[in-house]
Amino acid sequence: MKNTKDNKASGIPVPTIRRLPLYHSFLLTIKNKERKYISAPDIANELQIDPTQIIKDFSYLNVKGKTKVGYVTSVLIKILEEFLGYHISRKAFIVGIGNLGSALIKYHRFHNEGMEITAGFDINPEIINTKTNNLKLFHIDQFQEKINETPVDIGIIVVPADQAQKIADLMIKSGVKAIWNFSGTPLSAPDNIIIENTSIDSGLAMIKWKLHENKPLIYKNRML
Amino acid sequence: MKNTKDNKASGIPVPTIRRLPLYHSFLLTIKNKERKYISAPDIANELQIDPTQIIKDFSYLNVKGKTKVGYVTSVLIKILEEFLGYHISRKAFIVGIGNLGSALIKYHRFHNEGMEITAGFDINPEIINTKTNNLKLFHIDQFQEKINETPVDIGIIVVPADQAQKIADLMIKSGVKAIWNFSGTPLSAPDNIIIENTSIDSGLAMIKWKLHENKPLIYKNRML
DNA sequence: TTTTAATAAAGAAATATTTCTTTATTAAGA
DNA sequence: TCTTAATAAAGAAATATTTCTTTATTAAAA
Repeated sequence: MKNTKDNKASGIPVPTIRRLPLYHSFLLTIKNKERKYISAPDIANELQIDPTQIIKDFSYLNVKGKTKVGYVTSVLIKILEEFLGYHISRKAFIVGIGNLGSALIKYHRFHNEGMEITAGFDINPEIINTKTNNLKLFHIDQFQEKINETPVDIGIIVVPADQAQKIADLMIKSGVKAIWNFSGTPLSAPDNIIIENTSIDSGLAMIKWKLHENKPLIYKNRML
Repeated sequence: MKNTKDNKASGIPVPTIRRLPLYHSFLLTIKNKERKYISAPDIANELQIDPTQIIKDFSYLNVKGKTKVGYVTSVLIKILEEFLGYHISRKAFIVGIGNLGSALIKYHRFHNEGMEITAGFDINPEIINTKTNNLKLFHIDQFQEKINETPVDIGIIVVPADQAQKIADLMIKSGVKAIWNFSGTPLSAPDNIIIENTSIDSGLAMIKWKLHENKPLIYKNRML
């Protein structure tokens, strides 16, 4: 009477999760074209991913397609948005208002994806108490005070590498649950703190390696 | 008499390549502290990666450590730089000089990592023929002309999603070998064109998923 | 109505990647 | 010199992920 599925390591693969926003983004363009259905082979063709992988990815979300037709675009979009939590808004503070920080502040997709940046911090006196894209900027010394006023779950670090750990410590002390680290240097944090590292350098490493080695990669798919 | 190693699928794992810049960055800080040796457990401790994975990663590069001591920091750095091609400079053109584009232009690590952005392109008349960080900016219509003057291997796309494919087509036609796509939308390209997609959205997807699910991830390690 | 072809589903197989285990090495201390 | 403990190396095992194969379904065409 045992349920074999419960025995499985059970969990959606991380690479699948990383592919989901790509599917979502693509499906929006399909929806705009007023296409009611979209098939895995069609998605595969555009995204250069194996079609059975797409079917498998969707199956993790318990979405069922219809034989010979494909998936209902609007249902697929809705389920992706629910899974990715786009309907649940999380607040975030961003530290480091340089070019990349400003780019993130202006990145319009975050709003639709359920993250709202509610304050920015820096040490540059020229920008403190000004606004970028309607976002108030404060001195980093006010971080604790501001988070007490309006708690946030996410701290975004966009400072130079040599200052990243210090900011991370401040964020952890202030009670953020997740840190999104763009500094390019690793951070130490307790196990209960979620850390997501986004580093541009690994992208360049891949490009240069592919340019140098003219061998095919182990994995055939392009994304991720 | 057969060499079993040659039979193997043979290839360095992609996740390993993506970890290498992280090791490199960390090792530079070790070098600055004038530590001649660094052990895998020490690196593991800082980077929150399994120590045997680090040893395995280095073994792909044929670096040998010394029992009870570790690796020679300077040798490790040198081998990483050679493998990653930091000593071979590749030229790149960047298209889309918004905030993110400007941030990339100013990203100082690219120089050390062997990529030099030699021209920028946009359609905004206000910035055309000006300079950002000493980089000349041209109208996108001059792309072909400029690449004929000074060929580049890499095209960096930082334009909005709905214009990305058009720019990719132009780049391919102009002879770039690799496209670094920051547009967040997938690109179609012939198989011989290297495509590297860097999308911020998958990072947010991971964070929101981890915030929502309070289960541990399948993989224990933090980076990547 | 029947046949055909396109598709998804399910699960098996193949492959890639990580993690564990054992062994060998060696620096440091007894 | 001998012993101990820390470490890397090598390869086995475990796990994760992708890809393949088979089967079932169904829309469209005959």
